[in-house]
Amino acid sequence: MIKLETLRTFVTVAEAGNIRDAAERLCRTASAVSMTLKQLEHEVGGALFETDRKSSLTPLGAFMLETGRLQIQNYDRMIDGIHAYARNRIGRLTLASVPSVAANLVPSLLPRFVLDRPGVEIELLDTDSRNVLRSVESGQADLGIAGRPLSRTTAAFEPLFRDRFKVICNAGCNLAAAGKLVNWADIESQGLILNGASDTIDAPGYKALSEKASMYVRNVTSLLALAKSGFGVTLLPALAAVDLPEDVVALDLAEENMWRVVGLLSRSDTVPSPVALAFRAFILDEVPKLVRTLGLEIVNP
Amino acid sequence: MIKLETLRTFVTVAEAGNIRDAAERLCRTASAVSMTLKQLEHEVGGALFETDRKSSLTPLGAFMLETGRLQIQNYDRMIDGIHAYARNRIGRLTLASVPSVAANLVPSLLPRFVLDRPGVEIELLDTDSRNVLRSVESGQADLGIAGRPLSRTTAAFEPLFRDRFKVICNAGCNLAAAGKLVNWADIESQGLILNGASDTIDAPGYKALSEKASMYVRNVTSLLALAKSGFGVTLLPALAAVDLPEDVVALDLAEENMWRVVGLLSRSDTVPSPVALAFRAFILDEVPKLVRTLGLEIVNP
DNA sequence: CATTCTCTTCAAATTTTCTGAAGTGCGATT
DNA sequence: AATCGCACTTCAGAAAATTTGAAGAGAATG
Repeated sequence: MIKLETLRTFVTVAEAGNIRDAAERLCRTASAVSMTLKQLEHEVGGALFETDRKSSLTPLGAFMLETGRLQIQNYDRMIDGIHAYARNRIGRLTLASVPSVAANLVPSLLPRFVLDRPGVEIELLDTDSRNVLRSVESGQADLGIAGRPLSRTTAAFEPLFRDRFKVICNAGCNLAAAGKLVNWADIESQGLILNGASDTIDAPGYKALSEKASMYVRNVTSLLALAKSGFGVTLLPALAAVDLPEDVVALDLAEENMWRVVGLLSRSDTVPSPVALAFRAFILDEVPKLVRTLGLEIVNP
Repeated sequence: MIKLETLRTFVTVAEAGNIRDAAERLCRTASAVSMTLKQLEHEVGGALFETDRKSSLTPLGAFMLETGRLQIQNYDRMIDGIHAYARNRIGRLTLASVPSVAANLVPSLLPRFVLDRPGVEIELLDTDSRNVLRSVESGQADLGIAGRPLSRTTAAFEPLFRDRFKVICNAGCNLAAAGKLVNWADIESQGLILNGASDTIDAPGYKALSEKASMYVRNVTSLLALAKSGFGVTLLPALAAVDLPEDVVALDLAEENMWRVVGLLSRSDTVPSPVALAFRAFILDEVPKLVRTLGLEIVNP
């Protein structure tokens, strides 16, 4: 069997035009190169050079140089590719994230990650926590950023930060005018609109309230429009309430410990791709820093 | 440096799904395969299989399988190509031949040579001896079939057979009517037309005659038409005179030893391509046989 | 014609790869 | 929960392969 390294030796000699220079390039002695060549000629069953001065090729040698050079280029490219992939310099990453994080944190993180990884492609899916979890479990997404799953799951959850829930309501409503902390009774009086983010709340007072709610709105824009119209109030994490439209305000809750814990979701039963692994490390490192710099009511768990 | 054989081992294991079967296919022990894999993982810097049961791949492993398999296929195809070339199963051969041989001998030889060499392409150039020699010397043709060169040349000449010269003339001319052997004076009386084949004649009587000739016709068809018209007579080897048009006859010469020695021309300063080498051997073997079976005045030299 | 250069050859040394035996550990069996 | 079987790993020694350095042969150069 003709080895690739043998071929590489031959190509180097053919290109150098003599054994001495080729040997130097290959970091071998001339005798090693000579023997390799001899064996190669024996294996193919024909001379590769016209004379034992390796300056001119036989037709067989020319044919071998042509095809062999191509093959070696090809091979080296492939090995580079494998290394690049292994060192997460190339590859594809699908990240599922809840909209608040996708809109407010991810944009300032991604560019830095992609900057020195020109070969990495990233797809960003933004949906609510439930779908983020589903995407990660099914393997559709490599990683997810979402609230802590309520049910048992095969996915691993690594907390990143916690985000206090706010009451979102029309600027002209009673609660806003009163200027005090909002309690469950206040909310009940206004009517509660459920949303994707409030799914993860398991405070008993809220649970009771949510049973009576008749409205579930997934899209944040629609949700805010509804609140603005005075149809009711809703609970959103502070991070999801940074860009409120005019006449919509975020009020503080009387209830303590109304947090959404946001974290990284990943499959625990599968070895992640190198890019996913690198991105996970990146996120775990950068998000707390970023969260600290933002002036929001965001506190590390 | 990752070796191709290492990659081959990995691909075999990935395809077999376990080391034991892969080891068998590779004619190695399981331990050898295990060690190779371990080293490969060390070299790429990541796990290739999910667990140490080699049934499921990591993303890196899957990537490597995909690209590696392709690479190996490619490599094996190339090696096959080199062997095929070396064993003259593929390649290109340009053969230059004088028209008489190209028309009367080559057609019955080529098919047999090409039959079990589906990858071989052959180009046939037919011109006069002088041009055949020039083609071979310049490397335009790999081999030539022509009369023995008169001048010193870098090409090697290997005689194949000899072919007696005949006098070609109008069926109604004096010489044909006389029914006797033709001598130089007879030819002089009719007028001599020179041609590509008669170039190689160096008999003194003919030399003197050719000095006086005013006509040189390269194309055989034109030559015969000219002879038919009664313009003059010409000398052609018997093999070139097998399909004479009506009213043109071939007469015997009085002069003995009027032979054209036809042989194989090849460059002596260059290593021939494997196909050329094979074709040379084929020709040297087959032409004498073929010549013997033909009832013409063709005698081995 | 001597000199210089390159390539080849050879045996010894080194490196790499392989083997067989003895574990290790996971998953199935009971 | 303990045991068993199977697949893989580890290890040291053996075998194979490659490499080296020295010596020598054959061409080119001046």
